[in-house]
Amino acid sequence: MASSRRIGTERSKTRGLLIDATERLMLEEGYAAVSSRRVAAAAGVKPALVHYYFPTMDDLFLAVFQRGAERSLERFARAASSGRPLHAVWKLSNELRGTVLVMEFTALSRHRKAVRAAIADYAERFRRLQLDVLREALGGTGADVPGLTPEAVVVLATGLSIALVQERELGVTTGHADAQRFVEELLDRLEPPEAPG
Amino acid sequence: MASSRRIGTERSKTRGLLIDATERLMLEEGYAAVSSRRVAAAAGVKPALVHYYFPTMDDLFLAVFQRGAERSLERFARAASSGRPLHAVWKLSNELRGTVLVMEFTALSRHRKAVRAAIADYAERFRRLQLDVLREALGGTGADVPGLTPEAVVVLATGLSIALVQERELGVTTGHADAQRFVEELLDRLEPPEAPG
DNA sequence: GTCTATACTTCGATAGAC
DNA sequence: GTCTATCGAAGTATAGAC
Repeated sequence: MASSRRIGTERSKTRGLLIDATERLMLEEGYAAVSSRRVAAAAGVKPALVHYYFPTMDDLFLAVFQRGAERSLERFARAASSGRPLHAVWKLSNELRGTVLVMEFTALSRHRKAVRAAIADYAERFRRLQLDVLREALGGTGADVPGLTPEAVVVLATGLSIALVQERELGVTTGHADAQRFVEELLDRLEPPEAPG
Repeated sequence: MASSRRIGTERSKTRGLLIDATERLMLEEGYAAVSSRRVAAAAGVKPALVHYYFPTMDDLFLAVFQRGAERSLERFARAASSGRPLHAVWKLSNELRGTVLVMEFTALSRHRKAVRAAIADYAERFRRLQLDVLREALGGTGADVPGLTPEAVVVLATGLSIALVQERELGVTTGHADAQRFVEELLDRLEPPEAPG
């Protein structure tokens, strides 16, 4: 999908600024607020320069997604190799920025098919990594709740983090405290505070 | 904010067609595909007519949301008063259309603040209704899983239905079967097949 | 690499004929 | 109630000077 020509060194400063500006716009006003004009203004350059680095808007969106996905995978890897991987990973998935960005790209993928393949691929890879971490942490013992397989847990946890962030953004928080407490108690049982390193 | 003037009888046929067309566009291509021109074309009328019924695009989006919210509340009420309310409500929340529409409006609310208040209000009301049904169905006995309060359950269920629908749309379904089975087994314990009417 | 200038499209919205 | 016609703003994208 993305145009074939790629301009500007991968490590161009301006290129990074444009990606920053686009990401910021998406976070603050949603993907529909992203236009070459607005991105340029936010980055302090002229609109034509946006098209110099990113021939089409799809290229720009994909670059933002790509960078975000890489960073997200790095942070996930760090969390997964920490002392209490489940706690660390859950904490990660409750961060505002990442979750909101994924929401935006998911919504955007309905409007721009070029984005669709990228996010689907990323979601599948991420899901696999989550499963690996969970299975490793459970070590064959499994959860203490009947039917709560690792597969069920990751989907439930993914959905919960989406709901918590999404509703918090709207100002709706009824039930959030209980849901959060439930997860944390479950995590504490699966991964006790004094767990061996 | 919605413009003050309101034209076209509440029960105008054309008005309904425009709302239909807008909803269809949102479902199939996302909210960004909605413009007065595209809506008009989809409804078989001229663009100016869209602005006759809905002076601003905010008015149009709000009308679509309002109608959807009303229908959703009606269907929820029917499900809640059925023989097995929990099963019926869960089935409802897994329907594609409604969930996708809520997703679209949630994303849209980041870009159009006029939509924000409407969806926040609806979400809060809906959450309360869900809690009422769940508390009634549990009848003080509570779930058999420690920490799984009604409040926790509704948030978990809301998030799960979002994740299931969203990922299914992307073609990502790893873990879905387990998650679905977990919920259904839980529902069957809370609300056995031969439950009294 | 960054700009000016510009072509062309689509958008929201309104005026006014019918 | 529906249309034609139109305005001005904003969108994507490109050509070409510097």
